[in-house]
Amino acid sequence: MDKTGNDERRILFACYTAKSRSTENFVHAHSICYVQTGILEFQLPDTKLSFKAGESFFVKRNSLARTTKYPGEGGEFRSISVFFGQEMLQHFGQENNLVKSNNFTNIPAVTQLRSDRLLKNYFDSLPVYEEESVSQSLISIKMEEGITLLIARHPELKNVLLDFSEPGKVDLEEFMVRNYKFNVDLKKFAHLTGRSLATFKRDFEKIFHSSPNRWIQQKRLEEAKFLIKEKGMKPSEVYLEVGFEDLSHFSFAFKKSFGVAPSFI
DNA sequence: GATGTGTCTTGGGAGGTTAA
DNA sequence: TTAACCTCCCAAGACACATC
Repeated sequence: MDKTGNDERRILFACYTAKSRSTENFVHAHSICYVQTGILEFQLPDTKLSFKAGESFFVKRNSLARTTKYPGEGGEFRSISVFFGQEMLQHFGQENNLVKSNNFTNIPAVTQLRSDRLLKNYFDSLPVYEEESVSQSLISIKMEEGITLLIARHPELKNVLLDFSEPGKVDLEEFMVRNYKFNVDLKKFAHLTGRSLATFKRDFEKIFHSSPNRWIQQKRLEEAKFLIKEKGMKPSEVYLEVGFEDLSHFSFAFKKSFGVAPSFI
């Protein structure tokens, strides 16, 4: 999948031997994922979800989610993800005469899929596509099989898969307060709030009387200070939690803001 | 004309990397 | 944890265009 989300016909096989946290928090395309071994934890704006070996789930595009992978008893975390790009879904919808129904239900960012022999067999059949060199057309057929299964077993997801609209204009203040911890760039924040980058910055200045980056960093540092001081957490545990990617830079920014290093408060 | 929005340019600084 | 260095993203401003 490319990061623009233009054409993401892709099956991804992941393998980690140590605890690993995602650096990218923006979901570009709808996907289904099956956990083979270990545990996958999702940090969403309002909740945490975790999936263990043998469980599968659907992730909605244009969502904000931070994932952490924990190796299982064998020392490995393994998963298979299938990403459905917009172009592919449009083509699939046209080919199969699929139309959105009127009774639209709100679908969360992550939906657990019911345990199902067909779905399990589907995921079990995918590794051979990694091991063998197969043509793109064969992979496309396999991915269409995945969509067909998904809609058959979870018809409530059909409307989401066939919804090709982009996010509408939302309450910027409420959105930012809920999501500032997610590590995504300003363009994506602008997109998710239904604005161009220029309008996003202007609206932001009107509401928060600060530039987006300055405000986001200050919020993250205040949260970090709270977690260290009130919850007794260590700086090395906190910096990723609040959206920083690098401990040394977190330490530098913290000291610059509060006058003391994070380990001395 | 007023207002809102998009695009482009440029300099500064935030953030990542590395070493100590 | 700090410091030095480097890269590249963002803020800010100017201008163009669309809509009312």
